[in-house]
Amino acid sequence: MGIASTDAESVALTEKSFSVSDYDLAATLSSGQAFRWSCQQGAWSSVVAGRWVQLIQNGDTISALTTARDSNWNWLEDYLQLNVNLPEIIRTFPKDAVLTEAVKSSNGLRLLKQNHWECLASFILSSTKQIVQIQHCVELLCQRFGERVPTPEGVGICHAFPTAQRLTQASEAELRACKLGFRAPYLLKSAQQIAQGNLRLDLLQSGSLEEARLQLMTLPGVGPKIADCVLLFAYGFPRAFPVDVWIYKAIQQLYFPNRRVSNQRMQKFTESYFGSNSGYAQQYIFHYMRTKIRRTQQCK
DNA sequence: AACCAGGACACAA
DNA sequence: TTGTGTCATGGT
Repeated sequence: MGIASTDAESVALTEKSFSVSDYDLAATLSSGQAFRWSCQQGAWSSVVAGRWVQLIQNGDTISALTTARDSNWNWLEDYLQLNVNLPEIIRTFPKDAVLTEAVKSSNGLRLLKQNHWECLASFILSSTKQIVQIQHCVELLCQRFGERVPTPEGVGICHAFPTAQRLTQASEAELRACKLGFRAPYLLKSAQQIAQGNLRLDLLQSGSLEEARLQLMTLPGVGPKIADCVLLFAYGFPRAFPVDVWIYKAIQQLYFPNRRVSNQRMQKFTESYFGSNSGYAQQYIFHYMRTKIRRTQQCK
């Protein structure tokens, strides 16, 4: 209840421009892989690696502004995967009409490399929710349990994503108050597993995709789909292939028209057909289906 | 106003 | 191994 606001101290800002190619920042940040980006007048802002950051794309330039003072931008380059050669990846896609159209409609769509825990927790609370709702829930979690992070003057209060440790101190009721519903106990128990060190998220990176997948699925509330999301969006396993209702319908109608496809057959198809970067292909199809129906609410 | 959403789980057949 | 009901919440 402090009345005296001690924010008088001005926040140091640093900025840097990155030259990019084949990068569609808007498509990437709004494609349902990360849930904390908001856009105002072409400027995207969020909290990455515990720092407030704002991004603006102008053609082949992405300019970044952050509250951190240091000159090391590895955290952002890694997050945005600026070193990834996208055309090389797209070259590995099967050259069918569907993917050709999907790539054409959102060329420059990328995969991010997010924080393991934030991505895992976000997708645990994502099941049978629309993306706007997931964004809302994540924001509530951050506001109530996340550490405050410095922001420039004129920017509202911002919080980091809460650690697993911090969430273990929350009650199920408090999590339900963040609109998590039946997912609340899943998130709470998973946070406990992580906080207690029963599952070390940092160790999954070096193992195989299959091994990491099995490990993640030992967590309550984490099935094959959510595990694959985390493996693709946080660990960067390029073959992880999350199948949600959109992807299932899309593949059914695009690749198996007028034919009922069993789960098993679907899995074999997605594992073999799309190649060594199937996860990227998946994201293109997902984004294509979503933007085809709902005209992208482009922020401009 | 119904229908459905970046699902997982326990349980049935 | 595949099918069904259940769990909350609120957008469209």
